[in-house]
Amino acid sequence: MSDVKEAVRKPDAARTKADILAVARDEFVRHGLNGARVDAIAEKTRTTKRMLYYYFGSKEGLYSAVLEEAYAGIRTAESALELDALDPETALRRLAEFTFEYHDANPDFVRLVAVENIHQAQYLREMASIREVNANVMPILGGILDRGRKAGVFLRDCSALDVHLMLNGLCFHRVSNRHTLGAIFGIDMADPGVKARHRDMVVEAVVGYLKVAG
Amino acid sequence: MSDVKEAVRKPDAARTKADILAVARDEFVRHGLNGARVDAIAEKTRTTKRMLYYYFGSKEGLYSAVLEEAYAGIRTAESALELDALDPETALRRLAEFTFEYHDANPDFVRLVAVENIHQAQYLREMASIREVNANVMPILGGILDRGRKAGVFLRDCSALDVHLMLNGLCFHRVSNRHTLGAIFGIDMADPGVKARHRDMVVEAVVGYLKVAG
DNA sequence: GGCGCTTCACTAACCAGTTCGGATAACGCT
DNA sequence: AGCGTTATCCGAACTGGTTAGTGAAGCGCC
Repeated sequence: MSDVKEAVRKPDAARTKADILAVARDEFVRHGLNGARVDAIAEKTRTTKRMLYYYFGSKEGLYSAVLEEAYAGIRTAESALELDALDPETALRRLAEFTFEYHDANPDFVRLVAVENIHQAQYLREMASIREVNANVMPILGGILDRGRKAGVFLRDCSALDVHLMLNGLCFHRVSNRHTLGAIFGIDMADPGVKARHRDMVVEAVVGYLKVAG
Repeated sequence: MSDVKEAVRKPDAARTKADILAVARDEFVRHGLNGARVDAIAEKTRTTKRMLYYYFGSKEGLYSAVLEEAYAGIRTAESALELDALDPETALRRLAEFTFEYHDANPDFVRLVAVENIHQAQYLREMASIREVNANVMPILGGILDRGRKAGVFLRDCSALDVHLMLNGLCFHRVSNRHTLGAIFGIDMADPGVKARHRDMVVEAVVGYLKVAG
């Protein structure tokens, strides 16, 4: 657990852990929790299966670590946004654009969340650190909405959580469901034109929704 | 394959099949494709594992049958809507409400689609019948949009497919991700108040998006 | 010497799919 | 109509490959 000490002693430990995590993420993303094979993960690592158990205890422990890291990634990126200095509408646009781009650029994260939902979020619930994801974004969005309402820009009466859900729903779905949507409608979400169109649609839908009264 | 003949011979065959499908759907929904246990399915059925293989060939064959049935369900419900007689805005509202309610009332369907996406839609792609889902909804929505634009009600220039994606994204996400969202934000999507609020939000967002120029 | 780290061979459980056995109803033939 | 044949339907025990997880010994740095 003491990363600093281990890093001083030997960088191998931290690097081995990171290596295992990266490979494991790929495997869990590809096959889900049950479909993922511990042996397959171990093979692609520069170490052995025993090490995997040494560091993470079990397949589920490894999965939890991967999930935690994935959530930490989006939390970190969101925190770096600094939207308070912007006027409310621009801030909301930025947040919407960021959310869209993050989901589009990180299908692995989307996949892991989808996998976790298959398992009724039972591993996420055990992770205390996850509440911080909440503690970070919601007040930021809440602040933007408050400022917008006071300035008369946002006329819609709507909670920050609901706006967050709307935005995430739009951004998440086109990534999480891109395979079935591709199979049924023949649409390719990776196409730059499609992506740009959707980005615009998502931003306009969210901003437009808030700007009118309800 | 000759259902009629079998039904005449013995109604048990059709009933056994339906029984297996229902139990299998539950198991696949709960545990995903890889997590589902054929023995567990067989146990909950009034027949045995052998029959399961007799009728569906393999675990994957059974899964495909379950998936096909699930898609057939929403296709049938959509077809019964008869939106052509309504004015464009009302028709769109009805479609949005229906989509919301269907997803909310059928989390099993949502779950199966999520599972199928974990598997990159590889089973869906094999199913020829699935294209009909497309052939049904898209022209209906396209017609509504055309009529609305001609009537000057819808000022937004946007493809029927994109509107469909927007609507489905909003409806799908709150069901597919309800567990992680519940764990992180403590929100309960099943709560009637929350549901009504979201229903209204989804309808207003979609209709509102189309009514303004872009 | 002790502690963190690494290796490899091992196992106990699990699980998709099968084998074989038997029943019943429809069908073809004389 | 009667009789054998065949296709369809059902049940229980079995199997062979797979897979998560482990035991125990060795290495190298403080």
